[in-house]
Amino acid sequence: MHKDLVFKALSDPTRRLILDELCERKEQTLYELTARLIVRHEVAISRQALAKHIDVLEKAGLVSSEKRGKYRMLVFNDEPIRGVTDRWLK
Amino acid sequence: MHKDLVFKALSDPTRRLILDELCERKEQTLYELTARLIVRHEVAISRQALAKHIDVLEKAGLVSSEKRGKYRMLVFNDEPIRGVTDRWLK
DNA sequence: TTTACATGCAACTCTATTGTTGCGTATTAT
DNA sequence: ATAATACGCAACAATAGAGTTGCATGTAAA
Repeated sequence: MHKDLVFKALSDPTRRLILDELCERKEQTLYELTARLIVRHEVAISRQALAKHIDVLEKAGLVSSEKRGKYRMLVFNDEPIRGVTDRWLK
Repeated sequence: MHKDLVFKALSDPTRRLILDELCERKEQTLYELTARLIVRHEVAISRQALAKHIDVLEKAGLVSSEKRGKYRMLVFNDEPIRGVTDRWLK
């Protein structure tokens, strides 16, 4: 909702990679995502660090998560970034 | 050119205000801009701090500056933000 | 030539951000 | 029940970011 949080969320390259990955495969667990980022995108990062990034993305409304058993399912939502740059384009 | 720099540039609320202002009045001096931000947008900030923000925006390609006498003219350029979010939108 | 003005540069402080490690907890499999 | 799995939480370290102050420089007006 708050554009402030959206721009903040997009400012980190790792978070943008997370969005790329979640955009491609709509639904993933945190563990799955961590593995994919490491293997496919060569991101050397811990699960805890990723969890923090997810929190940032979630607060910005770009990712929503749902607990299913021991898994945390992550879902991408593009709504907050639709038209964020419109104010500077005519 | 580098999207990294563009996202970084957009992550700060003061810099977004600068873009708003420069988008409205295409060409301004640094001094003019500082005055406008303080008066119209109630931004309490020093000229030096603003100059740093301009540097960031310039490196991202969002602002170009030209020295005219003792003035530094600032010009807004929307090209770098055109379609930056397209990768996540279908 | 002074003087004022607009800007540039560098050092410093303060805070936020990113990442790590270590441990705890709930769920699932054996 | 026990062990493995997926995740949450908290403390800490390292770095980057934003802002300030002080001084230097080049240009324009007096």
